[in-house]
Amino acid sequence: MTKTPATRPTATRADVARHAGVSSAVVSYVVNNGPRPVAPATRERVLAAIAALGYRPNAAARALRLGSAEMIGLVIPDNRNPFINELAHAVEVAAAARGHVMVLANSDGSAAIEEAQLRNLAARQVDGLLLISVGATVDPAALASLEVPVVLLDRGSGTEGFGSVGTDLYAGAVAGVEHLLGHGHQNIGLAIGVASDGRLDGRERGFRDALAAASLPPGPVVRAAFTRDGGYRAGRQLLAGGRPTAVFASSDMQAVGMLHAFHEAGVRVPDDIAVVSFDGSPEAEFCWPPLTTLAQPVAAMAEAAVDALLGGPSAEPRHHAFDAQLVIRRSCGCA
Amino acid sequence: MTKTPATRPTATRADVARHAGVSSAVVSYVVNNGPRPVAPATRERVLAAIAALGYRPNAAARALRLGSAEMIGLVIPDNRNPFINELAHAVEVAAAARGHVMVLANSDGSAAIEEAQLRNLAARQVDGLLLISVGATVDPAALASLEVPVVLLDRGSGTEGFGSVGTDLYAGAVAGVEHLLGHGHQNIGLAIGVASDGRLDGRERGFRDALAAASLPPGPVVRAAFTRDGGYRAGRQLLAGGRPTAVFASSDMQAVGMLHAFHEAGVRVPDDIAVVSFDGSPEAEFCWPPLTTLAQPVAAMAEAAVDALLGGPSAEPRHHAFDAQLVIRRSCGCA
DNA sequence: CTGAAAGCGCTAACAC
DNA sequence: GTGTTAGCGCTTTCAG
Repeated sequence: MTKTPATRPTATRADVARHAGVSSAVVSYVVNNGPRPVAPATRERVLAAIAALGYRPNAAARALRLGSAEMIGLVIPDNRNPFINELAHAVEVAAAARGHVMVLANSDGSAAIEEAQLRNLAARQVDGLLLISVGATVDPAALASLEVPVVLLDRGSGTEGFGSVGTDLYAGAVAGVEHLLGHGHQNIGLAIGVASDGRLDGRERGFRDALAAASLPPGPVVRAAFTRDGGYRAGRQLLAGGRPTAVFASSDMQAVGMLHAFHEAGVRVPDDIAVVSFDGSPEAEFCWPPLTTLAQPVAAMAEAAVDALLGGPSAEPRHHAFDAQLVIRRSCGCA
Repeated sequence: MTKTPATRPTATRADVARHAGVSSAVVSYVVNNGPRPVAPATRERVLAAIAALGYRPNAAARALRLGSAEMIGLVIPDNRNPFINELAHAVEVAAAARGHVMVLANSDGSAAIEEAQLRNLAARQVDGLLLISVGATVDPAALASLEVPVVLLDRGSGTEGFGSVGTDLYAGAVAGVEHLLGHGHQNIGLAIGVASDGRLDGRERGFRDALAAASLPPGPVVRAAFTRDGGYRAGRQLLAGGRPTAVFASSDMQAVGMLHAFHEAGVRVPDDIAVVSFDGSPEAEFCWPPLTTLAQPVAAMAEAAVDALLGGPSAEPRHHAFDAQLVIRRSCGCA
């Protein structure tokens, strides 16, 4: 239980005031640099008292009084997903640049936990909540009931009444498939997540449309979890049936798993099967072969999200779509 | 700014009391299931009022009153390091199992940010703080001044006055090097971090001792950052000079970077160079070849840490060392 | 420029 | 079983 040695019961604002021979209001003015001016000499006395007593303001009291914790929260669905973490990191940087502290809460893939985390943070008076939701759909009413600004991240499309940010999945997929087409492939497969709501994922639509535009039928489509293991299974499935000459993987994690399956089977990438992936996470750069991938503009998205939340230039409750950028590496056959 | 539609100014406990025709104390008893009993009929009325008004307790007020936010904090040095995230995830699971919410704060490699995050969380009345520190050393006085229980994670050794947990790096390194020795290697290199304090990292000591015990001189030792890129540089350096027949990498991330360098140079693993690594992160399983690694017992460590923090069976301010387990995969030459 | 004092929403004695 | 009430530590209006 690691207790501090001989703790005097934590100095409060009143102690400081007494010690400095001023009123508690003045201490407040000094601590917050306002809202009222304080005479230099008085300020010095207060500062000295603060140091002497080791006084540290109670943030909970301040949050209660102000109705604001001066902090934003980010709820993520998986703290072990590299892409999500890239995004979380970017959000933190963007929030810091705007003078806001950010705390992270993980919903660990559970809609129930997500809800609980959101409620918990909202009850603590955070100034805003950023959400990368577990599911493809969110309940606008539940979000509204938090009575705190909420902005959705990593979304394929908008949600009525909320600001949201995401990459244009459709356009990205089209670009990826077209690149594979450019390499002369005719039989291109797809690894994609399992459809959680009715609508087709933008990446799947893009895949199909790009192929149709080239008058080609879609190759084998495999549905698997957006995890390394999901990709591994997808890879094995692709080898067992269909065996396309190229695959478009809808996430780097899946692609990494697929590479593993291909290596294991002695199938060479890109010679036997070319791969183009989606996300642009660091793993895509360091796996072998390095993945040609559609990199999501993480920093820009994070900034837009924080702006939308904090009332910056993109504060209207609309969807902000960003373009993925094709990063060419070896897995597509270019190098 | 995504506002909620027509927000009545957030119902408070008094509103609920009025609506239900009871006192505010009773509302409190209902909300908290105690500490006093409430008649079933009354409870129903209160519950109905809560639902009708959409009342949600103000956690900041509760934290102020109780002096406890009923929450623990975990401060990590890098939210993009897979191993750290494994650990963070395990801590979250362990905390949840003990009925505690956990929030995550990232210090992003900066001691100053680490300090700020700790202070911020402490001021919010968290019940305890778990810290994976940026540096090899921590300032016990600064930690004590937080006046909140603190337990250190991912430590090679103990810190006077604090509970801490970590893997026995020395023993792990010895086991790893001995395994390589068992494969007949005579020229074994080491990739390790840059020494941030005076003392040698346990892994380096283990490496040297294991070799000495076999009457072998240490192979080339390369110091690099504990990142994929650090490992990549280390790998290139190893190829340029020395070129051992095996390498012990002190983290999976470094190993992944090394593999990249080896692939690039057409050097085969394990045939040309065998690799054994440390950590046991998921990437070690999915890279190619899969890494033989000393897996840290993440779940057990997380549980010990949370217990130490919350006053469970391992609550004394001492160091808890765990043994890494050798997980055999292909990179060492076994498969 | 400084002080007194009223609450923010909640909990838990203490009364009845 | 329920009501009254005194704060938790802070900010800020209102008086000087």
